[in-house]
Amino acid sequence: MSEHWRLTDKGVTDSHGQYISAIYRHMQILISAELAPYQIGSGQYIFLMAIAFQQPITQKALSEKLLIDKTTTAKAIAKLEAEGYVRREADPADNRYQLLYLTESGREVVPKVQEALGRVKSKTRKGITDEEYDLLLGLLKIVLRNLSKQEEMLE
Amino acid sequence: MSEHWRLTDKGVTDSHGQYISAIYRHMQILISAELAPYQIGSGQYIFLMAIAFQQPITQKALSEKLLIDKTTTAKAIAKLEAEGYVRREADPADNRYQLLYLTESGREVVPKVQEALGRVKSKTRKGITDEEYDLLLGLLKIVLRNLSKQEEMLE
DNA sequence: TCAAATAAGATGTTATTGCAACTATTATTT
DNA sequence: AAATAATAGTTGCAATAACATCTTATTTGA
Repeated sequence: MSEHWRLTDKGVTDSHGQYISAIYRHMQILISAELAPYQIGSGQYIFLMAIAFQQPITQKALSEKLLIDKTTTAKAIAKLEAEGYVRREADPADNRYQLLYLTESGREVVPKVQEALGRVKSKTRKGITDEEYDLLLGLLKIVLRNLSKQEEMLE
Repeated sequence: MSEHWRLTDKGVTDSHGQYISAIYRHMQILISAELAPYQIGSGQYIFLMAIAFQQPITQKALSEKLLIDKTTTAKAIAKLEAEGYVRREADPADNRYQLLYLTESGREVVPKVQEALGRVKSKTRKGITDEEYDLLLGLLKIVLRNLSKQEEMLE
């Protein structure tokens, strides 16, 4: 009874947070290794893929879509631009916006990045059925929504 | 057909990686805010809790248990020691090992950290039943195991 | 119309994290 | 027993990411 601070295993390890962070860190390492040949880091590929999906797009829109801070977005885009994968163009209608496009080089690298991400995805979801995977995504989506809501409440 | 690089929404957004990283980043923010009063950052609390669970423990054991690089562990422990929550003691049987103990201050803060983590956990798993949560943990566990195996293969 | 407010981005700083390379200590091999 | 291996931990460096603050451009309101 005097050991009120002693913890059960449940309390320490069995919460999604621990798994999420371990998975995140390990995936970062895997993805970095996969994309190293293209000089694309784990902090940039999401932006490259999002631009490939919707072109042109602004940094603001990217930040909101990916739920990433706008300063992080700015720096990631700067790297992608420095590598020659992305091109910036001021929006003629509103000069505050930078419209982002893939360059020729960017269009060439996107399928390779997509394949690399596919490899990582299939490695990591081995042993999980399609039904289970859908379920996993659904639950992760709920967790993420809870977190985003939390953020709105703070504003 | 010339647009072989154009992506479907599935390909870009519907993979666990995106959710994992977004959840990870947002949880880091939430936890940092919750633990700010105790001068404990999002990079330290896991170690504090793991030491509370098993005392004494070495940095090596912490790194393996938490799947975190030993240099990260070293730095986190250094911070916890600087804040006065953790005490280091060379293992008399093998001076390479540092045995880690909670200090009095550490024992006092652990329940508060636990409560804070509990708050974060219940906020983020809102709308998820116990059965679904168990399922989520199970699936995350599989993903993490796949990633750890990947690591072993590289050795 | 012109000042104030708002919006998009950029920059500087800080925290978390991992790799490479290093020190110190213990174990192994010859 | 001395030389070599292996192990635990530390340090320096670089990448990711967020917050605070600043700049520039647009919109709003008086």
